Amino acid sequence: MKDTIKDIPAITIPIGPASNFIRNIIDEDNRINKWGGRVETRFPPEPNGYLHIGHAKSICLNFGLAIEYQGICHLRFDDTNPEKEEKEYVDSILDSVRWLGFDWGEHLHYSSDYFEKLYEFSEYLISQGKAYVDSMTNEEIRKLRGTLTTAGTNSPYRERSLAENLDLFRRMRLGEFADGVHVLRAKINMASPNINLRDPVIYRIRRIHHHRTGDKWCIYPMYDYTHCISDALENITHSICTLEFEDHRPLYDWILTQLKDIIPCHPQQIEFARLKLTYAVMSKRIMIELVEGGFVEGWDDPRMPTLAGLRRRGYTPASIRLFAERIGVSKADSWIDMGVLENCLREDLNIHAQRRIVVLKPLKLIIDNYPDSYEEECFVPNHPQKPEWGNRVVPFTKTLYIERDDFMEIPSKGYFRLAPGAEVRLRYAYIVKCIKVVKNASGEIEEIHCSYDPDTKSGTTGTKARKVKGNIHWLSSKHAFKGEVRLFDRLFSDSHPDVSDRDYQAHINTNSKEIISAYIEPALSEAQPEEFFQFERNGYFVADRVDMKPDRPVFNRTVTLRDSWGKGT
RNA sequence: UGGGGAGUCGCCAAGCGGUAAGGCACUGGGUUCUGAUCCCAGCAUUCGUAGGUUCGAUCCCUACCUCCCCAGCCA
Repeated sequence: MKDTIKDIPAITIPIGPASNFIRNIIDEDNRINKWGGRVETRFPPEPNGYLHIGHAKSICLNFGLAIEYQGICHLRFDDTNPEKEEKEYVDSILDSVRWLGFDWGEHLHYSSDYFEKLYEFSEYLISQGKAYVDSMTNEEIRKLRGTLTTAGTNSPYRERSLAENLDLFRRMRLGEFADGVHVLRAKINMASPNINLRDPVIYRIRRIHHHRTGDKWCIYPMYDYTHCISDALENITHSICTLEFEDHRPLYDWILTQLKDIIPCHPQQIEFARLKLTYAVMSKRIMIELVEGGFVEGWDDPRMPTLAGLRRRGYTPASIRLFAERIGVSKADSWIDMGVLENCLREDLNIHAQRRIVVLKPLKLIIDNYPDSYEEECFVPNHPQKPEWGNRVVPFTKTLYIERDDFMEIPSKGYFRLAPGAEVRLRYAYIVKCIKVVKNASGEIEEIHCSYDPDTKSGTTGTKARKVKGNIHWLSSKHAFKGEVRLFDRLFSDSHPDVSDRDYQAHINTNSKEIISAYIEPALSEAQPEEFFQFERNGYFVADRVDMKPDRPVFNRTVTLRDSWGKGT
């Protein structure tokens, strides 16, 4: 029942997926035969960091649409800024996309694959009088750009001759100029109310080693120039990106319009609202600070919203895909409650996780009227709704461990677990009654004593004769193994740790990780890394994919069970 | 004060002139040897506000309000 990377179930598109504005656009395009029925999307990460749950929304959208419309989705690394990009990141991104369950087939691309063409197209633009070499400094360019409310001013270099522009640009490529001395700019309109159209820089000189092209280039194209051309070269039909690129769309279209005689394809850019999740941060800057500041133990810390972190936490690819489908796609800025993600997880895990018994915070329970050295077998189903998954045997003896939370000396109203004089069923075994509480010198409860009713064993005819409401889990003290369990909780205690001027560090949940030594069923020590279980009445847990070892079992709490009484978090 | 977007139930989100889908959450009931799961039922006379057009408006028009994004040789 494991859901490892080698055992990824086929991606299924829910029957009658909710309509959204992007599906509507595609349906309309298909209706008017705009692309001949073709749907080709792409997921274009910059390899400068780890993927997070926000990227997952985009991945599921782009790959999901391709699957739904029997199209193709490319994975393209937007690697035009060697200053920040590294191969380590491309590897982790490849791994995460694959883990999520998507297959780019032959369609793995890099913007850097197009550097030569991109260069040729710029010479073409120059020859058409649509681009020029500017020799102002960074600061001068910024000053002449104007402001949000005032127009920009033309650069004194804007009217250079074609020949001079071409010569300068070729020499830029040859490395004749120092970094920053010249840039290539598109010649559009310095007075445009859209700042992106005020002669945007499309090439800069940067002597930096590129993770794929090495030192072949000392000039690198900018995003706006590169992205639309890469899309067009790959015959993308629908170029889906986030809202902040909305006012870059006129530039996207301008560039492809200038190039229409040499690149016939002109994809449609469509923008959607990026994911914002409560109790989480999606900012790369903050994630770096969390890692480097030691607030978490790395990019794959189970509390991180990175896909690597979610994976280690125990999130399944299917749960993340379900989440992406459930939250929908629109252009409205919105916050998704963390609870939605957690419930998608529970939904998937409830169906797929085998049940096991683990006592997290033990309290000794002794059955006074049970024979001293007697042992008997209890048959425990691996899944309550799936008898076909079979049962396993759990030994029962006189001395057990139960959950400390399952006993209250002075029960609060509505509490129906164990208390002095109260009766409760030891799940899959007998009904017991608490007859004595033993405390140590400092008044802490050390053990409790019960009597059991021999006629009530689960599975026997006598079991039906009596009903008790309380039902608690247990483990034989003689047979239980010890295991490390890491109880994770949300990283932030505030629902919006990262809004505008807030100090996210003030909202870090200092109790987001608790490491305990728990009693586990013996078989659990043989769990495989990434194998997940429901620990009955406690939650879903996964064997840590890094630290789990047969002689040192380590489990991460993925998420608690829903609890309408208030035991969980 | 320029430009680009968005405002439909607690949270998402359909709807595209014909009288408010769905999901999640929540509430009530049932099942249950997990206070889990599952099942069943309930849950916007109302669509940011104010006008207007129309037999009829969440959908069209006008004005206003609120929120988000944009002045990297980042993506």
